Amino acid sequence: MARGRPRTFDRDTALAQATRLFWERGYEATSVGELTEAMNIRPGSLYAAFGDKKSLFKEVVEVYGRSPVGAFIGKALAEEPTTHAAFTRILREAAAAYPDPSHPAGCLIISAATNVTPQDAEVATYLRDLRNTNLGLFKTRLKAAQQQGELPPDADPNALAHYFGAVIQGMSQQARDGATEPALLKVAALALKAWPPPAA
Amino acid sequence: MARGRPRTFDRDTALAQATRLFWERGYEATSVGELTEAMNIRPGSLYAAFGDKKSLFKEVVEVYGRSPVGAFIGKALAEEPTTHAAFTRILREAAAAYPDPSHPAGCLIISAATNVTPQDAEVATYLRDLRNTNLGLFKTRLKAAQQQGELPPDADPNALAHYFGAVIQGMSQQARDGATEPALLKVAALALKAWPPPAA
DNA sequence: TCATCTCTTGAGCGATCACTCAACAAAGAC
DNA sequence: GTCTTTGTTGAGTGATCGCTCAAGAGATGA
Repeated sequence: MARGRPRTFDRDTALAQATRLFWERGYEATSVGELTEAMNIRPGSLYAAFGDKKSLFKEVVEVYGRSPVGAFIGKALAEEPTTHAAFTRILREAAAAYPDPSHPAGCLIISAATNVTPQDAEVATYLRDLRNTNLGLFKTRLKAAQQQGELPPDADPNALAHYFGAVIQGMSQQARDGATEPALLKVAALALKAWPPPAA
Repeated sequence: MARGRPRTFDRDTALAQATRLFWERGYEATSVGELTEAMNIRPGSLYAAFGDKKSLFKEVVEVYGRSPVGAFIGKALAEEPTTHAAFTRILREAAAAYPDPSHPAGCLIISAATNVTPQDAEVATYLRDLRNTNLGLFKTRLKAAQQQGELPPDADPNALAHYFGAVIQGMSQQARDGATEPALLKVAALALKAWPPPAA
């Protein structure tokens, strides 16, 4: 049974507001004062419900990772039968999701902790590890594709993983710089031309 | 003739120290206190010599733009006879310059003002405009290449400009995430496979 | 010598930062 | 009703932020 005074705000709604702010401005450029205002709660409630600013941010990242724009890469890798289809879908969905005006532009994990003071280096490392984990997923999938014959023997799975990772990160930044979905779709189409042709 | 008490520190050396800090951490994550310590001057001297923090940063960006890692793109576009050679050189030099351990990783213009509070939005806009100006240079050069027959009629100069811009920005971020020159050279080689083949 | 000009220095300005806490409020347990 | 538990509130903590300024120092010009 729920003891004590019940919470007067919706935790998920408040988290969504925090996500929006962190996504737009990044970790350090978002102050606790702005957070409490956007979440419509007082500092004490924020710290009681979420711990400190770092804990709130990490929870935001977890929620973001389960949202459509945060989960489309893992979803495509899991659902597409061929690796080529997976990367085609990933690039096209990135082109649609990153400039979507219904939320801040680009990817939170890519852009929310680029500029941090030494005392918040942990937050930057946290997101960097997530990005490098993603590169690892790419590499694993591409290696498997090579073993199964979808990629020719002279292809370089590690290089392809870095390449697609770079293109995706570049698309995120271009979306934040104002690039539109049609422009990013053309980037995606060009990027796919680097896919290794089947062995002759 | 120089009137008044002469400056006791070397302005260019101090600027170089400021550049290093801004490059490493970004605009807002670098405090004036850290700047004065790194430049080995007191706040009054900084403000007398450089104006305020924003003016110092803009001067840092100008100096950076004349340094090797800040100028290699314009240099390649100006010096290479063919557009293909220019972009080949740009990507290879980016792969060498961005992870170079003799300075902070990546490109200052790409990564120094990703996360800013609204009161420093002007700084973010300043760098964004520089990035979009660069995209414009790419587009102009690629359009000229098409008119001169180096690119086939069905090529899309605007799309190619966005594509190479995205790859370069992605390479900068990957360098900041720890990617090495060999890895980035492979990214560069893959990226060039998107270059339009001559009309059959 | 002395006035003038510029730079340096160190103290310190108001504002904002992340965060805390005592007092109070609203629920269930008994 | 009373106790216990948890959440809310608003004032306020010390630290740091970008920045300023009066006082002193080092140079030139007259």
